[in-house]
Order: sequence, then C-alpha cells, then structure tokens
Amino acid sequence: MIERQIPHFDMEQICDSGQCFRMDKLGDGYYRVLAGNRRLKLRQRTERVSFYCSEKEFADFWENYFDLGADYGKYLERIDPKDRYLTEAAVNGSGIRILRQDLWEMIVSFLISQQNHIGRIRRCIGNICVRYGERIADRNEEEEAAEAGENRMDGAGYGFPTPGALAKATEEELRDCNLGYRAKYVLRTAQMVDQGDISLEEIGKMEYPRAKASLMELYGVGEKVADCICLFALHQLEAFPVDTHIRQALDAHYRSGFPKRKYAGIQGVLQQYIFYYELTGAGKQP
DNA sequence: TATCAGGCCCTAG
DNA sequence: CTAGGGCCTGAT
Repeated sequence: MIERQIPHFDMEQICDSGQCFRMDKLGDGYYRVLAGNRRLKLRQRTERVSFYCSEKEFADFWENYFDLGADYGKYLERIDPKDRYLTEAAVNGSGIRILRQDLWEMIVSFLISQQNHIGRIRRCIGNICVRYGERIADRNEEEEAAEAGENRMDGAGYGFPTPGALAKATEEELRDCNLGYRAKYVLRTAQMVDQGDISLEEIGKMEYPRAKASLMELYGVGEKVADCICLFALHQLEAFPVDTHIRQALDAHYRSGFPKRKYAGIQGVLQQYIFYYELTGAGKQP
C-alpha cells in the first residue's frame, strides 16, 4: 500500500466530475477505479490517500493516471477573483484532477455518452467490458466483491475491450449491450481503428488542433466528443468541451463568450470546475 | 404522456 | 454553410 498526502485531490469530486465512467464510491472513504485492464482500490481521508497497490504499479501507472505531478494550485491561482462565478465553481471543485486516461477507452466511452444519462452510460460500458473485455479480477478481489455484495454484472471484473475485440462484434450484439443507435458508431469506429484506417499512436503525438480534427474523422465523433477525448485522454488542457450543461452556464454567466484568451492552456481544467459545479454545486439551479 | 439527456449524421435549401 | 429531422432507452 502506498500512502500520500496530496493537495487539491478529492476522489469524490473526481468520481462525480464525469471523466471516468468506471470509478465507484464504495463507502467509508473507499473507491474502486478501473482503467484498461487495471484495477485499483484506494481510500481517501482528508488529504491522505492510500493506494492499495505495489510501489511499482503506483510509479508505473497510477501516479501518472491521477496526474499527481501537476500542481493544481497553479491553475487555481490563475482564476480572476473578479469572476465570482468561476471562483465559486473552482473552490467548489478544487479537488478535481484531469485524469490521464487511455485514448481508445475514452473514444468508446464518449461515443456512448452522447445524448445519454450517466447511469446508462456506466451500464453500457460495463456490458461491453463483460462481453468483450478480458477477465481481470483475481481471487482476492472476487471474494471481496462477493462480500461487498456487488455480484451484479457491472463489468468490474473485466478490462476494457480492445479495438480488435469490438471490431469483431455485430451491431446487433452491441445493441444488446444497450448502446442503442450508438452501436453503429462504436462498431464502425472500432473497425476503422482495427483496420488501421486511423492510427491512435499517431493521434497520440499530435497537437490539439490536428488531434481533434483526426478524431472527428471517426464515425460518431463530433466536436464535443472529440474535445472530451482530447482533454481526458490526450491531456490537452486547451480543449473545452461544450455540452448542454456548459452551454447553459455559458449563456447564463458568459454572454460574450468564455474568456479563453485569458485562460490560455488551462480552459479544460476550468471547464471541469464549471461542469462539476453545474451538476452538483450551487450552480445547479438558476 | 412528453420531454430530453454530457450529440451526431444526413439531407435540404 | 446552416437548419432541422431522426435516432435507442429510460429518468423525471
């Protein structure tokens, strides 16, 4: 187990910020995180965080995943105190971090997220993991899960399916996973990637404008989804996804547009503060 | 019973 | 280039 004192880190906020659909509150400060074929349990009490994994796994993967090398105080300091709305939103969500997630996993997750509810998004993703993912739970974890009474098929024992695995699916199978009309988006995109029509490795090296444009060549990926992928997988903090919630917030508080110039390079972080504030904070109601 | 979710595709004009 | 219809499902 690894223990760390981490400023500006709040697992509950990260869970509810909606970047990751495979992260769960287990209660009593415990959380479960699934990423690719990895699985982590952790516990947070105030700023003290315990990671239940080896030093090596922490250093090789999770430290980077949670973006622990970044000083979010620097981002928060740049917020104009005269902007009361943004200041409140940032204080409200000051423990959010922009996770460094897998590119393919984000592509599929945000294809599924469109015009959809969080609960169903999570179910859909769980379904495709169970059906097309690799079994990853070891015996200990299975026993723990059973004890915790979480035996439902939520995909917690499975890794995220590869492009090849999803490319072999049929649209009907994916519809059975409850994807609805998004099934064809996931299928065609998986086939495009699997056949090498588009290289994820290349996209991973691109700067924001080219990466976004390339992602939008994928079937079912529009501007909003591309921005989510750029932000949550490529860690391009200049990406500023505008969904219906952000749209409403912008209309209400930034009639002349969000001051992207002023916040060059960190707009994505601020978008997360606003999104989380609109969803869970006082910004919820007009 | 309608509406609308963390949109996008496609077709008309 | 812009506008608008259609799309799975289910929570409210």
